[in-house]
Amino acid sequence: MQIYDELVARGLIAQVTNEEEIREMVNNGKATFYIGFDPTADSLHVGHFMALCLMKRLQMAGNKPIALIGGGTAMIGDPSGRTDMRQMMTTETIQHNVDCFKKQMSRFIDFSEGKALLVNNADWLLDLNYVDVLREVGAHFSVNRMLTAECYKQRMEKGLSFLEFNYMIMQSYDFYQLFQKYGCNMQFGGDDQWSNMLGGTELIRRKLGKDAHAMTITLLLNSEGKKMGKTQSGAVWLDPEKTSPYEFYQYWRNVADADVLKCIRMLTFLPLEEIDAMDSWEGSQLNKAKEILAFELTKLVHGEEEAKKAEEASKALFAGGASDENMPKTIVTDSDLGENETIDILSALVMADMVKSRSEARRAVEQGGVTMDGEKVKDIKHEITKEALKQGVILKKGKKTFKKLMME
RNA sequence: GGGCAGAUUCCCGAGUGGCCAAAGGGGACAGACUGUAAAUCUGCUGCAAUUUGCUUCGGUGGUUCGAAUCCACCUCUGCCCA
Repeated sequence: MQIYDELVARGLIAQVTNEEEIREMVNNGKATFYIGFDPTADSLHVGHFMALCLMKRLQMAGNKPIALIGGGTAMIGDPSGRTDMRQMMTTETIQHNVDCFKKQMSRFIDFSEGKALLVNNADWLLDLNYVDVLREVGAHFSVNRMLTAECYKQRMEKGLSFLEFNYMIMQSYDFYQLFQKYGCNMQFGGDDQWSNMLGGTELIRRKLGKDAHAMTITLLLNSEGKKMGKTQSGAVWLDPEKTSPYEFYQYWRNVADADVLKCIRMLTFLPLEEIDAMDSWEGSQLNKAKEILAFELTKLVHGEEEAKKAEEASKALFAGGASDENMPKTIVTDSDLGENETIDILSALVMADMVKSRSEARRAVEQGGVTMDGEKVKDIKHEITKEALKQGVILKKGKKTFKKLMME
């Protein structure tokens, strides 16, 4: 199966400008394509991961990827899919984020020998002259048309600043620049970027009379229609410092039944035949599929070793048996202990970062949600002794939050 | 520039002088049931303490025994007019 059809079969492609031409181009390794990344945080997250995988797939098929970091556009803020204005970021923060992105990307994409490029649109956007841009680029955009774009529509009700309104123009200009400089003939992006991307192909057509293409990636939504890769505490990050491999593994281990196959198909590199075979899985067998999903993804992002550790820790916690060596842990020191050389259960829960406040800890205990070494803690005044801590104590809150508490 | 409407706890959204830590819903968390799934039911959801205390309703100042609620000024947002 050729690359384009594989992408379709995996459900990765949402919209394309011209299917025939794109298939031809991509299958023959003739595409030089770019994907933009907005450096709005200091780590990439699951959403970016999809884009990176796609880049990798296309690169393996002989196409040339350009990773565009939006150091310039980040100073504007993309209003797409947002109901409120982004916070303005300082130049220093953006630069820091750009650096972090570079590091993470090189894990996935081969940038050696010009097989891929990494560029920053700050390089050409920041020096633009306002009047020149208006004359050269602005003249080709119709405000009436822009306003009908889906991404602006939602914002028309809540308010849209002129700054953000220009995001589409900047993004279009990026494509135009890349087209001229590097012969970039295709742009990829999330499906919410569609209108911004069309702006680029149109600008190229109007300015140069040439054709460029655009293709969007299906947004990874769960069965409830929400973007995946988000938890209550924010995004699922690729940086192990921000989301530990264990948490990362658990996130995927816990996806809903209805979403497993879709995730496996879209995110892993497992062969399609293997995935199709899983299609008929039901009930507890689906649980197996989740293990595969979690393992495969953790392996891709954090490496095989970390993936194995995460898997082992999970098995130890949920199924029992295996060693608890790789379980997330918190180290207690002497200064954390109270007068009696003990620590009370509420403080312990807070310290282990399992709850946000003592009130929450109290609630958890009172509702019977806290277990220590397998025994339910009933008393909110329960004290954990130093001796026990030296042995290591396993705290459990609810069904899925575990932490090993220990002293060295 | 003028007129109007508005800013409430994670989100939506009630509350228009004491009975307000603030209705209701969503989400989150915990319990039961389960497959580390979904659905359902129950509890819970500012902070700290075992009957209580403390800090909250865009900001600042004021009126009052007492303010999320009234007044003044300010900041921000939406709508209409120019």
